This record gives sequence, structure tokens and C-alpha cells, in this order.
Amino acid sequence: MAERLNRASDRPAYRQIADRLRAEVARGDFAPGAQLPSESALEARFKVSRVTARRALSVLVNDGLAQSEHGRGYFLRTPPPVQRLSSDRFDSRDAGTEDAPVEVLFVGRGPVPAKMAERLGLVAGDDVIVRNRRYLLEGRPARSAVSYIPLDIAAGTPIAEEDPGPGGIYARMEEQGLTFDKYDEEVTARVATEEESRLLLLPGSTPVLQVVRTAFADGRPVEVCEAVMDAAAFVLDYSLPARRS
Amino acid sequence: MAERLNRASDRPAYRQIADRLRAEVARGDFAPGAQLPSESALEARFKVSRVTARRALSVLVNDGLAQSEHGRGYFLRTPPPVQRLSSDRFDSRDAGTEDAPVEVLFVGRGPVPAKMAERLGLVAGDDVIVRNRRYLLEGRPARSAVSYIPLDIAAGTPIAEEDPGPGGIYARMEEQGLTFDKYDEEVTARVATEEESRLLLLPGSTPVLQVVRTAFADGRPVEVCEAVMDAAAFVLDYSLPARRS
DNA sequence: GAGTGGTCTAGACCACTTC
DNA sequence: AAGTGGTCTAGACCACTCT
Repeated sequence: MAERLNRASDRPAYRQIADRLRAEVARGDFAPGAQLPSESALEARFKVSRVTARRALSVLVNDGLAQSEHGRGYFLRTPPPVQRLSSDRFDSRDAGTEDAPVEVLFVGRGPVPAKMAERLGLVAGDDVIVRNRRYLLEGRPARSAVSYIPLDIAAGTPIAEEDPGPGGIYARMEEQGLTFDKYDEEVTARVATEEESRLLLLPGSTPVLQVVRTAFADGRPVEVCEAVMDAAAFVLDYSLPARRS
Repeated sequence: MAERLNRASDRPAYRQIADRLRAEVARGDFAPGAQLPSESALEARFKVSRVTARRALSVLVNDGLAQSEHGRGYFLRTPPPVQRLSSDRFDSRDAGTEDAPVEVLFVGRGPVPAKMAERLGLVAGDDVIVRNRRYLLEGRPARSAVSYIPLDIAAGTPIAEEDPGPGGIYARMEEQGLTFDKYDEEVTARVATEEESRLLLLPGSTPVLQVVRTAFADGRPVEVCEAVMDAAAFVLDYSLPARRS
């Protein structure tokens, strides 16, 4: 028998169906990663057209609860393990604990984008060392990061190499005698671009967190890093000391 | 004459249309807030069905570029003025500069939600003072915030009143002799819930930034505040001092 | 081959806004 | 009344996955 919808309600059919699916998900009817009812299953169950069934499922997809796979079905999104990026994460580089698996996409010379040039005190188009990489979390890409480093700091050093060695590029900079002052971070959120969706294997248009970090050493900017991460997978932790009385 | 689409392309018609609209927007063909072509206009222009025209427009809506208004049309979203929340924003309370227009939605006693109880060292359901408010930015609601303050700190003080007075609740706490130690902030992003979309006047499902701040004074948590803001309108600024050698 | 989602069409009725 | 977006139907063809 067909499950009944309140067709007189203001709440459209597709939302009512989505509400029921959401409730079932919340109740634990589906294991993480489990397949949700197919479009045709919903058509039969609620006696609606395929478009309506699709719309209901797309609500869940849009909310980040589900994900569709062409030819396979709709699946409950496995909540990605939440990764906390805490504000003291730069303290750990000598300890060598910050070793998320990294996939290097590009390392080399290239022109600096306008937005980044400003932060580095350069002019748009100036050449810098570009380091583009992707961090994995339990085998899945979760974060992409692009760093821009002025040539006078990076050129001819391990910083311009694929593998900059233990402790990463910050350790190399310190070995050059640079002393870090501070890191400024600008946090924003938006929907992923199509390219980012591909890169991070995100469904459709899901939200991402974007962090633009400028590292300062000896009073000058020495690196700008733009990181884009699956918003569902990250919590950014910051601890702000109270101003002193 | 109908504008031609590449029907042989892998890129679906609705995306091609969306791409062209996006390009026109980028080129500045539409003023901020201006009306975009209507669904029927796109039907005629590209000789597609209404569903396809709709889909194209909904791509722009989904990306946060446009917004539909029932019975009126699709409009380019005015980029909301970006508000920067910097990490030193708590230093300004005596200066009285932190006076964004505020709309108080609720102030009173209420049970603390489980997630917040933990941070305050309380048990879920314990009563606390709840302060629910909405901040306006150029007349538009841009940020909602709910604070939870333990009763022993807030009950019977201006902190439990609608208007806590100049400098806000932090100033009142200091007057009680509390000395602030630090503020811990957890930043996440996600799509707005339906309720949040109503509260912040956001179209459909747009991304929001969520900041959960725990304020510590004299070694104990004295306030938890959950803020939800239109991601398009905010940049969060944090400055992290480098660890000292 | 059967089942799945992705795209598209041509129509319909409704609710809202504007004139 | 005319134009707009919001919902819904019944069908179609395609691409992908699985067995």
C-alpha cells in the first residue's frame, strides 16, 4: 500500500517525503554508508512522480546527509571523521606529529595570483614557489592546500622540492635562520566550486571551509597558504587569550 | 533567434545556460540586486523546456549568486558587506565600539542543551540563563547568537536582563570580579537549517559559519555562545602568535 | 539485461506580485 | 489580468553499474 502524504498541507510533497527519510535516518534505520531507497522505490511507496521522488532525495543530498552515485543509488554519507585543526598546530612540527598523508599535486615556480600577491607584498604575476597538495583522511581526500612562497626564500632550497623533508617547509625556513612571529588566518565558508568538488570528491554543491593563512617571520610575510576543506570533516579550534588587565 | 547550445556536449544544457549567465554576471551585465532573466525568457532564448531553464537558474541560486522571489523573479544577490570578526574583538568592550544593532529574541531561564552543558561543566537540562539575539548588518539580519550562562553567575544580575548595559555581559561579569582567561572558539560550516534560513533571511540552502565560543574566567567556563552567520557576509580573522623558542 | 541515477520535454495548476 | 516562480505529472532517452 502507498504511504499517505498530506496533499492538502502547505508543505510540498517532496519536503514531506524528505522529512520522513530524514526521520528514518535520525532513528538509525540506515547504517552509515548504507543505500537509501531508490527513486523508483519512493515513487511506488508514496505514489508520486519520479521528479518528486528525486526532489525529495536531492533535499537530503543538499543538506549533506546523502550522496548519489550514478548507476548505483543514493547512499547515506558516512560522516567523515572530524579532524580538528587547533591553533597550536604549528608547535608540533619538530615533534613530527603533523603527518597526515599528503599527495603532492604540483610544486614549482609560477605566477602569484592577485589576491595572494597583496598579502606577500608582491605584485600580481610575480613568480613565486607554488606548492599544491592534497591531504588525505582515512584514504579520502579531505583538504587541498596551495602555498605561495617568495622566491628569495624558497628558490634553490628543499622548499622548492616535492619533498621538503621532515618538519615541512616551516622547519626548513627556521633552518635558514628565519624566526616566526605569527600566523594570520582568515576563515570563510562557501559552496565548493566544481573543480573543488572533483578534487575533494564532494557531492554536488557542498559547503567548504577556506582558510587563508599568512605566516610572518622576521617581520615580513614568508608564506601564504590557501586551504580548502570539506566543511563536514573539519572543526577549526582557536584559543584566544584574554587581553591582559 | 534562439541562442545556440552545444547539444552534443557532455555538459548538460542547464549547465551551459548557467555558465553563460554566470559569465554575464561576471562581466557586469547586471547591477547588484538587478533582476535576472525570467524562466520563460530563458525558455525562449535557448529554446529549452521550463524545467531546464529553472535548473539553470537554480545553479546560480545554489552557488549563492542569485536568489528567487516568488511572483517577482530571480535577482542577483547583493554581496552583503563583509564583516570581519577579528580575534581581538573582545578587547573593545570598554571602548563600546562593538555595537552592531541587536535584536533581542529571547532572554530568560531555560534548560541547557546537551552539547552546551558539557562545555559549561553542567548536566544536560540544568537551568541556565539563555540569551538569544540577532545582529543586524545594514538593516539585514546577518548573525544569530545564543549564549548560555550558568545561573550562579547570571541570575539576578543585568546579565539576565534584556539590556545588560554598556559593554555587554562581559563587562558585567568583570564588574562581578571575574577575570577572563581565554576564549576557545570552534569554527565549523554547514548549510543553514530551514529555521536558520528564515531567521537570517537566507535563500534556500546557503552555507553558514558556526562559531561556538567558550569563555573562561578564573579557570572555569562562564559562558558558551553559539553564533550562526551568513557565510557570504563574514570573514573570521584569527592571529596566532608563533610558539616561542 | 535489469536497475540505477542524469537529463530533458510538454504540459498542468497554484500562489504570489504588479499594474 | 498578466507575469512571475513553486509544485507536480507522465513520459522519454541516455549513461552507468552490477551480475
